[in-house]
Amino acid sequence: MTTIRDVAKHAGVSVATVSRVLNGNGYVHEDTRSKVEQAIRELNYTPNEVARSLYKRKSKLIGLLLPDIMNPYFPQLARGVEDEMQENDYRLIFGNSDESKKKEMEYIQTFIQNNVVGVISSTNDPEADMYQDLNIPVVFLDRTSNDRPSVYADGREGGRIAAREIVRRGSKAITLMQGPANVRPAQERFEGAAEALAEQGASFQVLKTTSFSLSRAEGFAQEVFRRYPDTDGVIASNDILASAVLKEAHRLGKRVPEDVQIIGFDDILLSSLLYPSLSTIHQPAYEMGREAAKLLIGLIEGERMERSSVEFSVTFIERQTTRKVES
Amino acid sequence: MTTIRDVAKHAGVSVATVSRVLNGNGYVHEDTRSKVEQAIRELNYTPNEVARSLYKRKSKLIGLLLPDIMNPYFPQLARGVEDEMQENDYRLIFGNSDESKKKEMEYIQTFIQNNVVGVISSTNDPEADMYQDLNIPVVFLDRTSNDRPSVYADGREGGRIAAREIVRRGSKAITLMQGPANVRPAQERFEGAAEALAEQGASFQVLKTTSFSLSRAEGFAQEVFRRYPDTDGVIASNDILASAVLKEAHRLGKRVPEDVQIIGFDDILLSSLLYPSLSTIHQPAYEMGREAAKLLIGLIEGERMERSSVEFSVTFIERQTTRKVES
DNA sequence: TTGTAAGCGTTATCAT
DNA sequence: ATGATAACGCTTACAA
Repeated sequence: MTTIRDVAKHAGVSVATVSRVLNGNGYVHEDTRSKVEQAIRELNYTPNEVARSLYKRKSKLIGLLLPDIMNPYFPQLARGVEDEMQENDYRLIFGNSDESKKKEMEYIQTFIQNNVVGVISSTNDPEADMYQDLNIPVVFLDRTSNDRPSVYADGREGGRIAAREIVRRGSKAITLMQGPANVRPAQERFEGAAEALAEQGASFQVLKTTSFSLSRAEGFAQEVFRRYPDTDGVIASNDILASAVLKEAHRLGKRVPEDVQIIGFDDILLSSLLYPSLSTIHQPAYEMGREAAKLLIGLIEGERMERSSVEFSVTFIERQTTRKVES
Repeated sequence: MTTIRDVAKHAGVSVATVSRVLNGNGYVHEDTRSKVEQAIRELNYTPNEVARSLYKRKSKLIGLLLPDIMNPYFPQLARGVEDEMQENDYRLIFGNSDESKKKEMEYIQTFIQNNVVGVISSTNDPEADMYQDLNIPVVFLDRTSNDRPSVYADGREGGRIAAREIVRRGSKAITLMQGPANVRPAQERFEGAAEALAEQGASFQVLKTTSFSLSRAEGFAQEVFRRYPDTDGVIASNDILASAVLKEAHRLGKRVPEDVQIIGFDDILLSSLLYPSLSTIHQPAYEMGREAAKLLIGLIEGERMERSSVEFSVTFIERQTTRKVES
C-alpha cells in the first residue's frame, strides 16, 4: 500500500506539501506541485479515506436505510440516491430494515461508527430518538416528518385521485385495500381514498392487508372476491397487490375492466407489462431518490436550504384496468 | 462523541484495558471487566470503526458492485448478500456499474480507499487487471471466472432446458433472442439454447438485442413478430424481454400459448404475476447472493474453503406461456 | 493483570 | 513556500 510518505519521499518534499497539493489548500510552488503530481501518478497513489475520515471526523459516506430492496418500488429510490451521491463523490452504506425498529437502530449505530456524514432513511417513525439524537443531517425518503427534512409523494392526494377516477368510471361497489398499519405512506393513501369515496357518497368496503409480500398478496387478492363478491372496483395499496387482484380476477373469469376496475399505486416496472396493463398512481421514485440526495448534500455542505422538505405530486396513469371515459 | 479514553477515565483504568475487554483478548480481571462494562453502558459507548480500521488496515466493510439495482433480478442478489453479511457483522458499500468498466474501476478504487476487506462483483470481465491486482478476496456473483471464486447459475444448461422444453411442446418456428453481447450470462444462455436447438434439428432464427431496459424491450418485442411473423415460440434472454414479447403477442391478437409459446429467464417476481403467467428458467438469486457472501466471508476469515466456486443449477418453471404436455 | 507508548495515514498548526 | 509535528481514536508490543 502506498502512502503519502512514499509520495513525499519520491517527490523529495514533506508530507505536508503533498497534502497541500492533494487538497488544493495553502501555498505550493508550481514546480513543486508538478513534481508531486508526477510522483502521485508514478506511484499510482490514492489517499486513504479512512485516515482522512479519522482526522477530520467526517467521511464521504452516507447511510441509506430502506425497508426492503426486493420490494420493486425501492430499487428506484435507491438508484436515484446512488446516482446523485456518486456524482458528488459520496458513497453509500446500504441496509434493509424490514420496517423493523430494531434493525433500524442497529444500522444507524453502525452508520455512526463508520463516520457517515448523513443518512437517508425510509422509516415509519421519524420522530424516534435514534433520529432526534443524531447529530448529522438526516433526510426522510418516502416518509414524512413534521420538523425534519423529508422527500415524499403526496399519498393522500394519490388516494383521492384513485377514488375519484374509479368512481368517475362507474364502479359502484368498491373494495379499498388498506395497507399495513405501520407503514405510513400506505395509511395516507388509504385515508385519502376513504375520504374521497365518502365525499362522493360511494359505497365501499375496506379490506385490511398486513404485508406487501407476494405470497401474502395472493391470499389478500382471493379474500377481496371471497368477502365482497360483488366488487366491481378495487383500489389496491400498491401495484403488487393490484397485480395479484388482477390475476385473481382473471382466474375467476371476471373481465377487466368491464366487470372489475383496478387501480394500483407506485407505477413500478411491472405495471406497464401486465395484461391488461395496470392503471395506477405514479410516484416519481427515481427523482425522489435524487432529490433526497441533493437535499442531504446541501445540508451536509452547510448550504442554507431554501426548502427543507419536498413533496412530489402524483399522477394518475390511465392504462387498461380502468374504463375509458369522456374527458 | 465518546471515546475509549472517556470510558477509561470513567472506569478508572487505562485505555489498553478497555480495549482488552472490548476485544476480548489479553488478561483482564473479572472485577475490572465489569467496571469497564459498566462504564461502557453508562456512557453509551461504541468503538469508532474508522480508528479501528485505520490501525488494523482492515474494516468490516464489503464492496458490492452490481450492474443496475433497478433491473429486477439484482435486488434479490443484493438482498441475499446483505442478509448474510449483516448476520456476520459486515456492512456493504454499494454501487451500480451499468456494465461499464469505467464506473467499475472508480468503485473498486473507492472500495480500496475505504479499506473494504472484500468485494463481490457482477462484472463482465473478471480477468481485468483491477481484479487481478486486488489484494483482498473477490467473489464474482452471477458471473464466472476460471481461476477466481465465483457464484453463478448454469446459464448454458438453462438455455438448453429452455430449448428442449419449447421444442418438446411443439414450437416449430422459434425465435431465439440473444442478449447484449457484453453480458456474459446472457451469452451463455444463448449459446446453450442455440446448441440444443441445433442438436434437435429445430428451425430457429436469432434476434439480437442490445439492452435489457424496458423501453428498448418493447421495441425488440415488436421486431420479433415484424421480422419473423410466423414465429410460434420465443426464447427470451430474460423475463423483462419475455414480458414485452407476451404483451406484444396480446396486442397482435395472438393467443399464448396456443399460437406462440414464450419462455423467459430469471424468474423474477413479475413472472408469476403476468397473465398468462410466464414459464421461465428459474435462478435462485437470493440464495446465490447469500452463498457469495458466505464464500467471501470464509475467504476473508482465512478458512480453507473446500470449494472456491459454486454453480447453482437452474430449473424450468412451467407456468402458462407454454403448452401442457404428457410428462 | 495492568499501563505506557508507538503507530495506523491523514490534515492542519506553527515555525522557518 | 515548505517542513516538523501533534492529533484523530484505536490496538498491540512491551514494560512493569
